[in-house]
Amino acid sequence: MSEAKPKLRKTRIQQRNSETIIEAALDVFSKHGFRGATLDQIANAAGLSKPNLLYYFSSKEAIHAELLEGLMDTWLDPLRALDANGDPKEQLLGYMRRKLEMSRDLPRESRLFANEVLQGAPRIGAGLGGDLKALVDEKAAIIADWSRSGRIAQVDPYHLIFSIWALTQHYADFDAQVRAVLGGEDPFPGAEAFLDTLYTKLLIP
Amino acid sequence: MSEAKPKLRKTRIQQRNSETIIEAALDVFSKHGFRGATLDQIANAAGLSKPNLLYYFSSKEAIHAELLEGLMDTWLDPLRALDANGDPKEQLLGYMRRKLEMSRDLPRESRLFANEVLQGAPRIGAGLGGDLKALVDEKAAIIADWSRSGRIAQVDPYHLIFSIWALTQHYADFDAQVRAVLGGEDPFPGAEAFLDTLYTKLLIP
DNA sequence: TTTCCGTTTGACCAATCGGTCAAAGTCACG
DNA sequence: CGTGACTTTGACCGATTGGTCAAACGGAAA
Repeated sequence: MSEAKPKLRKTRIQQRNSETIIEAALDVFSKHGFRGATLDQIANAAGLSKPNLLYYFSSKEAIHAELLEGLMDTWLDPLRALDANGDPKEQLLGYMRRKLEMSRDLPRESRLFANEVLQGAPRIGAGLGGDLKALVDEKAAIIADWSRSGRIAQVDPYHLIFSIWALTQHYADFDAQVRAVLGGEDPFPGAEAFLDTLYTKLLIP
Repeated sequence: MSEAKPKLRKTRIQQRNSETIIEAALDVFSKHGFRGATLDQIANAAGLSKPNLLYYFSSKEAIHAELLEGLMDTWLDPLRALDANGDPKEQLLGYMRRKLEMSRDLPRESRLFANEVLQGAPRIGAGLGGDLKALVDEKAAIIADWSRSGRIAQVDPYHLIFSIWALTQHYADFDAQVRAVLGGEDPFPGAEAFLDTLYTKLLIP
């Protein structure tokens, strides 16, 4: 559970092709889910033959696993950046804004995680109960302190964090619905303004 | 696009088995997505043989289509109930609470829609741009009136509706993550309290 | 030029998938 | 009962899937 795999990519070709495959796999997995994606689709998107794919990754699951693992850090970075010593409202609004930017700039990554969690997180269940929970517990404690000292309003820190996840990722995961309702208009400017007022009002002590 | 199919279920056996199949399909589709679900799984869950399934529904897609169609109404009912003549804050908080109850009581239905929209709504795209958009437009106009007349704060009505969807459905769709973080504790009591204060504060003029 | 290691591929395989079909079973009703 | 319509199923099919393998290819160093 802790042993760091070497995973050394010896040659330059290996480095390049592995990256190409991961990039292609992100495209295909996020669009069709794990079960809906096929090795042929990924190979095709990567410009490689199927046996060549399997020269670099031992199986479909292996590609998916490395993809998720590599993304987990990127995904949690905004929360990690929440600073106990910063201004509470500024920190929380900043976190929300960074998450919203990620939904705009990395929608494939958001949908990949959404797919995985929707199905009950069968392939990253451990990661949720472990690293993620630990990080959320840590940051929730900070928020609880801010609440207790009266620097922000009384709020349940866990549900506050859930709300930021839900409200920001919604614009990536449910993009099809949002755009259908808005008639194709870019949702993000409006979303940022709305979320800004929402959290500003919520956090006023 | 308008013609109402009769879809008459003649005998009692047909009535019963069709319902059993739809119920089983809801279970399987919501758990694995369309592509991830197999006819054998659905047949097995329904206690029928695979050819027997296909005696009642012409194809896997047909089951999925009827399931979605039959659920669409249930899904939109809470929004339909939003009453222009009611008290604005009460109406909106009531809508939020009904949606949260649906996430608690009908999580499979929520995940079924989430799966579909996540993949770009390939099978109900028309329904989103049509009926859904029309309904949202209508209710958004009501909310905009409430804002304009100063009965609630100035808010973008579309993003307000999106936020209710996102915040409530999150507890069904991302259940695995929520429970992993909370350590198995029931999220719904805390969620309702949090959302109550959130929207109360947001809507104060 | 040879040699060797890393790379690429066409051909192939077993398993699984959605779906068909003819035959057998079952039910309601005259 | 008998009979005709409704229901159920085992056997099967073609297509797709994840994955294998031996053979061929490629480039850099000796």
